[in-house]
Amino acid sequence: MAVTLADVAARAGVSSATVSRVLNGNYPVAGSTRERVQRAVEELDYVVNGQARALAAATSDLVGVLVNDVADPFFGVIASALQGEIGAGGAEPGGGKLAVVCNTGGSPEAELTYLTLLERQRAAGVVLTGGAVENDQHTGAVAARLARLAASGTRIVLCGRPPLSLPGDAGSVTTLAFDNRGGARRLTEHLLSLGHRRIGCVTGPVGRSTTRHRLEGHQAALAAHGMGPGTPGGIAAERLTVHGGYDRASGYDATLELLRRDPGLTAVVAANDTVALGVCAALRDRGLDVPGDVSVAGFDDLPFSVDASPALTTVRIPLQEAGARAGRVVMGRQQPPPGGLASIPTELMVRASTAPPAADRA
Amino acid sequence: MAVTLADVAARAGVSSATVSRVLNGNYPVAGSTRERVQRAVEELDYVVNGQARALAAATSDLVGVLVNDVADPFFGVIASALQGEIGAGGAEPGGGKLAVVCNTGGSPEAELTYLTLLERQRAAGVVLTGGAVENDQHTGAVAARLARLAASGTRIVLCGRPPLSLPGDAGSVTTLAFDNRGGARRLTEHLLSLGHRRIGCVTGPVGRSTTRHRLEGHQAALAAHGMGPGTPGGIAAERLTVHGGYDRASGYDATLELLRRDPGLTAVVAANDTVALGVCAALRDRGLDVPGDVSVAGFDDLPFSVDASPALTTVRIPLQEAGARAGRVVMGRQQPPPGGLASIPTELMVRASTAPPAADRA
DNA sequence: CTGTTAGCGCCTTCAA
DNA sequence: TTGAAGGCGCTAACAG
Repeated sequence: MAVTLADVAARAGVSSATVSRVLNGNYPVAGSTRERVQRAVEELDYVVNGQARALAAATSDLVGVLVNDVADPFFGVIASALQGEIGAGGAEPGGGKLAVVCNTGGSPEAELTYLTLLERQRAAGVVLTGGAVENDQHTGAVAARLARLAASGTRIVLCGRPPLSLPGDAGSVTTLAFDNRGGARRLTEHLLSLGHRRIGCVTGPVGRSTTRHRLEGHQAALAAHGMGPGTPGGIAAERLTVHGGYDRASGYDATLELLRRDPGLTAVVAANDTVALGVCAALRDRGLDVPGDVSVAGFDDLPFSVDASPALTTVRIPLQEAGARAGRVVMGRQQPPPGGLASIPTELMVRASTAPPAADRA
Repeated sequence: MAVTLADVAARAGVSSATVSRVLNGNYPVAGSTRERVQRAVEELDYVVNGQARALAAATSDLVGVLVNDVADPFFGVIASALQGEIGAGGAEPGGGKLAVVCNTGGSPEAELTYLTLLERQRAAGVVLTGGAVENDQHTGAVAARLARLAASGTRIVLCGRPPLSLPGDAGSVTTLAFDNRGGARRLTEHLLSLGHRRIGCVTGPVGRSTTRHRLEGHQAALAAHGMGPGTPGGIAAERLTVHGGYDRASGYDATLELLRRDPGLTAVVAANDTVALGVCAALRDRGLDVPGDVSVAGFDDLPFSVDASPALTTVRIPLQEAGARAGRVVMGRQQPPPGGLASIPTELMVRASTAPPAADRA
């Protein structure tokens, strides 16, 4: 079997308590004793049993990170930055915490299942990333679970999620919300100011907070230009909105559908950059030039977007910074924002994929 | 404090042993008793303490995944697929295992540190992904740690790593190696067969197995065309090789350097697709057309590569399949390949970024 | 400064 | 089929 504290203690001729104290360095120990213990540790290649330690000390070395899918750069970047902050890199005493990455695929059930699993592990913290499913029952279930976690000392951070009010006013939850609405609005305003009026919108999955916020921003910009709901232009705008997933194929398919509804549209805003690539591909396959015939804009400013050609106009979300901050907060190494809520600003990045509309094609 | 087994037992009017048996379902329990216990569990919202269970049963719910960086799609895709296999999605009894994702950043020290941390947690399995640092001392240190882990029952899988012989013939290690050499060779052969002779090579960091294998494949193709080391063409080829990181900036900078060394080169093979995007950007900034003036090829076939424009010629590695397989093997749900070693084939994907060379420019 | 003594919460023989 | 009891490996008072 594995070497235990007792083995080390025996070899060093001290009690196991002393070994524990040397290992944790949280209690005075004589220099000579310390050395003897350290030698014994090395000779025996001793490695503490984290589970036993966790049980005895009621601590945990784990931080859970819920993401839709780590393969999606949006979440990959957040997870990476977060892991960098909590991990062994930082000079954390004891080597930092381990990141448990959980792919929920956007499924409410998976989300709850993973929260239970993390509760089992008595995780030191949990970070929920990305938009939330907007369903009262599910929201309530998540809130209840988070409240229990928070009550038991687990730090909770919502990163890119709307704030959540926990029942029973349990321990605090920190929310780092992205300004999706503002970003989407500025993006559509950019297109409007270029002269576009027939703007297709390939938005995200229905029933999700991110989708709603970005769509609201888009519609707010339209409304400000007299193209709000109820107006003739507004009706057109609604006809030019298609929901889809966050993958390339969605963008491709949605674009074909949009072109069917209005062959003369001059711009498309996509749910995110990945979708925007699909939009561009579909337009190209239809013989349309970007941005000559149709302007295209994405969202998120994922790493590859600047290298697309044409380089993608998009809305930058500082994912890396947000992930790092979430990591620091969940480690208790940085003060939560006042009120537990911070709005992360987004920034319009105008690049080559948007331009003034050409003369009408249809 | 949290609800414990004893609380549930008291409420159900049974012993804690019985509750344990109901929970684990690995021992006969009378139907009525079982029901009473389950009711108590629900009423009390009981959640087992994973650490206590792990300590008592000498098991673990964790699987470690070492990656360079999850934000890099190469690793993100592997990690995602792996997590999907081991996670709560599968109908694993007990809800599957949790994936602990560790960003090593390619640092040998970080690698060892994380292996120690995972040993502390008595991880059920460890998957090491991506190339290895080729340094005898470090290789030995890793092998020693893995041997100890394997000896204590931890399943080890190397995914995209060269095989490793463990000292003391400890428990088996499964290796899923990518055929980087063959892929690189076929890629360069493709360029040669198009007529290219002045081929720049932006390869990966020095001292890493992946870099070496891809470079060997490249050089083997050249040698087969009489451009091996020692020949005049061979000398040119060596001058046209630049090492860099796996990021876009490396590709950009390396390309400027290559153009300085040979303004007339007609093709560039990049260390991977991300680097290839940087190469394309540099060429464009120099006023060169891809593939009109210079052909460019990547490696890995990352998700965005097909959407680059021009679409990237590259070598496909089935990362998702490999990650999923690694997950199944590390869970003991799939037989390891015979001999513990499988070579994952790679596939040349010819797309639009490569074409025959134009007439000489310089 | 160091040893002794209790548990942490659960699983698992051994008896009944 | 169930209960009682011991121990997994470590930490944290409490003495000394």
